[in-house]
Amino acid sequence: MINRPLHTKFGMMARGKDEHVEVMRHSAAHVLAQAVQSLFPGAKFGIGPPIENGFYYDFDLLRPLIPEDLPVIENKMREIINDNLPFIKEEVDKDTAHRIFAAQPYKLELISELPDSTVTIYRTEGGPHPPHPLSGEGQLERRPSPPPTLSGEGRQGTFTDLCRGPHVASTGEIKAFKLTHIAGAYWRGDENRPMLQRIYGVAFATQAELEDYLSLQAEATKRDHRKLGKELDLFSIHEEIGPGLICWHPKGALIRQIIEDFWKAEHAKRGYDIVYTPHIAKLDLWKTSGHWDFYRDYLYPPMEIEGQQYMLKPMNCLGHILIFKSQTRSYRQLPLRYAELGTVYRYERSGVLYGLARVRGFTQDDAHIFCRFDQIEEEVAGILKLAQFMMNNFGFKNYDLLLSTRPEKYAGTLEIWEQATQSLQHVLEKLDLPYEIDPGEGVFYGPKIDIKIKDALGHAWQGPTIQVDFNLPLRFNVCYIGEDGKERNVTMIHRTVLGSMERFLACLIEHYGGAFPVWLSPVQAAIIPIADRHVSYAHHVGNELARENIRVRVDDRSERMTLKIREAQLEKIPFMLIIGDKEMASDGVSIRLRNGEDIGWENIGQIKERIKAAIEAKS
RNA sequence: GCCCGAGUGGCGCAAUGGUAGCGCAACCGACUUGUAAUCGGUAGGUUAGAGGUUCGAAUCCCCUCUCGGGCUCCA
Repeated sequence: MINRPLHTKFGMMARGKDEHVEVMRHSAAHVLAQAVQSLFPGAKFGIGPPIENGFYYDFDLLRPLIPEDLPVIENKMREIINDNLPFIKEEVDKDTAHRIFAAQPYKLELISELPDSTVTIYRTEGGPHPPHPLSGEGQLERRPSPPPTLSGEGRQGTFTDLCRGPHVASTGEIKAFKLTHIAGAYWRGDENRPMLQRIYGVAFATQAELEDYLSLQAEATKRDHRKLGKELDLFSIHEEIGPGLICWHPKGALIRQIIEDFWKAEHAKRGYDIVYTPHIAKLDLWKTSGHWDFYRDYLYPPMEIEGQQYMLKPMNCLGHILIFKSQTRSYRQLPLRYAELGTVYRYERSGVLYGLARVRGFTQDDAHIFCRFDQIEEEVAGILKLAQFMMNNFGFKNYDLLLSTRPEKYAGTLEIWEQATQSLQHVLEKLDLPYEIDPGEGVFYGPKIDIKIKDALGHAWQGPTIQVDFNLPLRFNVCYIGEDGKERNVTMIHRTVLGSMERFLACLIEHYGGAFPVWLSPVQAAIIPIADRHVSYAHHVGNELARENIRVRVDDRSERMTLKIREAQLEKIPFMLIIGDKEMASDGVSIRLRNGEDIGWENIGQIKERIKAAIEAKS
């Protein structure tokens, strides 16, 4: 019952420690709201906090925002910034606040919920113009695009916002910012409440930092696995098949297969047994497990076969449990570790699907460990080491560990939760792994450790997860015979060390920007004869390399060498071996790397060794 | 699921109510080439699907599907 890995698309960058920047971002949100007030009279205001790299503000407007609005709002913000309006803090009692924000239902709601008898408000006051507090009523007509506003001195009105602060001294301190996008967002994050329009912006202390950030975003766009998946011909998703369902093309399938082979071999070395279990099972099984009651919304509806209800499996654990239960087990056999690259299907709401990273059918690199309670620590330690081994081999240097503790709704006794949580904590400390505690985020059946992988651009992806389970062994009466001859419930550990093949590939594609290390590259060497007379020697070299299990492609088309190089380059093939008269005469090749580097001539033995060494190094 | 936006040959794009075009790819032919695109030709689209408005719809309206940006969710 592995926790569906969480997807965080633009995850944590190094958390900005600079508090001043945080304050400035918050003030930028305030200025954004002031700009919107002046351009959209009658706007209702939600909240506008600073966030990673920037800020946002939520508005309730009479018409939907369009992308063309952003530059206009941005210009207005620049005016306000140029006017260098001071931020004035005031403390008022709640009655006064209610009066000030009489036309602002969202603000009123916030005020009512504040515990203190007084609240703080911030004003930016500008120029000789009459104030427009938020209480002003106004009309907002629908128009294709707001009229451009020209900057002028002292034109701003007063903007007052409910806010704890702090703010910068005056709007002029807001330096480098840019509005980035518009989105819908539920008021207070509650899907039953109105949807507001959110404007996002980024802001930094200097223009240079802003530009760095924007170029990093541009780089991220280039590395987007959905884009690279198409460009590199790795996978596709078809309207005709259905959303969230993946077709792996030969090259993507090859990468996946290499990873799976590696995975299987490493598991075998560590005492795991590989198993296979069916993709459908009788509905009663899922009723016994509790899935039918707890997660019905995520399951595909049952199908009827010969009067029996069957269901597509949303996880692999039940098959593994039945394999375990197929014999009476002794404590001497424990731990038993069943591993399966198990494909599961879960209904995900349409709006949440995302490339390979959030799909409806996916293959977990799953395993279930059946052990005694006192074996948890050792097993978890083994899993953590395996997970680290995997991360290292795939080039991930940074990851965060999260220990999730008991949620409000839980199965099992407090005592057993306490012990299990302590075991996990103890292992993390013994292995000297830094971790954070995620209070109450455990699964109902037990505590867990999640690993969030950071790719080359710092985006965090939910990867491996380790979950202790006290629930299923009870529901299915999964037991072993102890030393004393008595039956005891096993402890189950659900775990993945990659997450799912789909999401892991998404993460890998973005991590490497599509330039996979040699061991994973679908084509490791492109052999490029210059003219047709070099083709037969090129095939000879190709055969030599293929004999060493190097994945090679001889580009024997009657095309120009530069075209072949260009195409190999776009395919991100690590080695390009150029063959002309010189190479043919000297029984060698000239080597070009995908970074453009020209290695020059090598003989066939040397190039074999070079490529084999790169494969071996997994680099 | 919700808000907003988008869907045009395999891919990337153009055409804002009046004959659906361009580049790449594909196919055919010529060129035989030294480190990121040789030249010429041919073929390919009932404009996501269904309905409506109109003399006339890629274009305007309605519904459905899919995708994108977010929100919510993610055992």
